[in-house]
Amino acid sequence: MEARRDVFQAIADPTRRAIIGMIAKEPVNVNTIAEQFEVSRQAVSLHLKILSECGLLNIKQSGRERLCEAKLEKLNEVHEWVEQYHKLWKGRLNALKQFVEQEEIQAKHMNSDKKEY
Amino acid sequence: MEARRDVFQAIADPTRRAIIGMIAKEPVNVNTIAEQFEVSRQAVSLHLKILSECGLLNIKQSGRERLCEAKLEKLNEVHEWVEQYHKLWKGRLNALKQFVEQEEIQAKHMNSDKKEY
DNA sequence: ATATTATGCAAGTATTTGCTTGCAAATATA
DNA sequence: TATATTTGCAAGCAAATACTTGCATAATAT
Repeated sequence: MEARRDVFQAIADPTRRAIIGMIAKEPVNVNTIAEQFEVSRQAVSLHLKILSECGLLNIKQSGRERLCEAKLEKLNEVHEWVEQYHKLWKGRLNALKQFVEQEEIQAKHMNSDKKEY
Repeated sequence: MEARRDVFQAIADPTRRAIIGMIAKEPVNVNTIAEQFEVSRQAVSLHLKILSECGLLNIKQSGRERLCEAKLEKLNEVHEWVEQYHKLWKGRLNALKQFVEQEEIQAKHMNSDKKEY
């Protein structure tokens, strides 16, 4: 059970995204995280391991507990990848918007200037 | 070969991300896409099917060819998910930056006012 | 010291992935 | 019409995933 291990792969799983959501604000220990999910503690533990292996999670030992802390900066890779396309599609939407507005203006002129039919 | 089919899952695969990159600017037909990759046409075809099933891709039949067009807006789901954490980590970085600057100012005062060392 | 708590590690399994090869169907071209 | 081109569909397979249960270990609490 080990192979490609990157951020994109890591966040593909809904449980792992939920885990990130849980620990984004402040570190939480393993059992507390596990209790929130239907699946077994072992399953959650594996998810934590995966998150940790790809750098999205930092585990700090504190006595017999382990605090899991999110390293959100690691999401930057995803952020940048999506952002390039976000710019593209936003740009297209804006172009479309302007086109529609232009049409509206022209339509008004058609009405007021020429008073057709 | 069918189960969870969402955008996060779709972009988890590097080949599929590359395909999106290829067709982001303009539609491309299946074979042209397949030629760009080491894997077989069938493998690429399957990736296209997955991208299409989760709405990231639109296929337009044109004679015997099929043009694959990216529907980048579908990435919005990912964009929004990442963006919430992006704000969080950027906020923290800024807070840290301000803290450091504050320290620098105080250090200067220490130097000029008290001449300690 | 003993029981309890918080976790990890290992073995085993069902499902999903990612690929490949071979064959069929539809459209275009000579 | 015969042939080439562009794809899809299906069967088969190895590797990866996501889980589970059971057992081991280390730190606390009693």
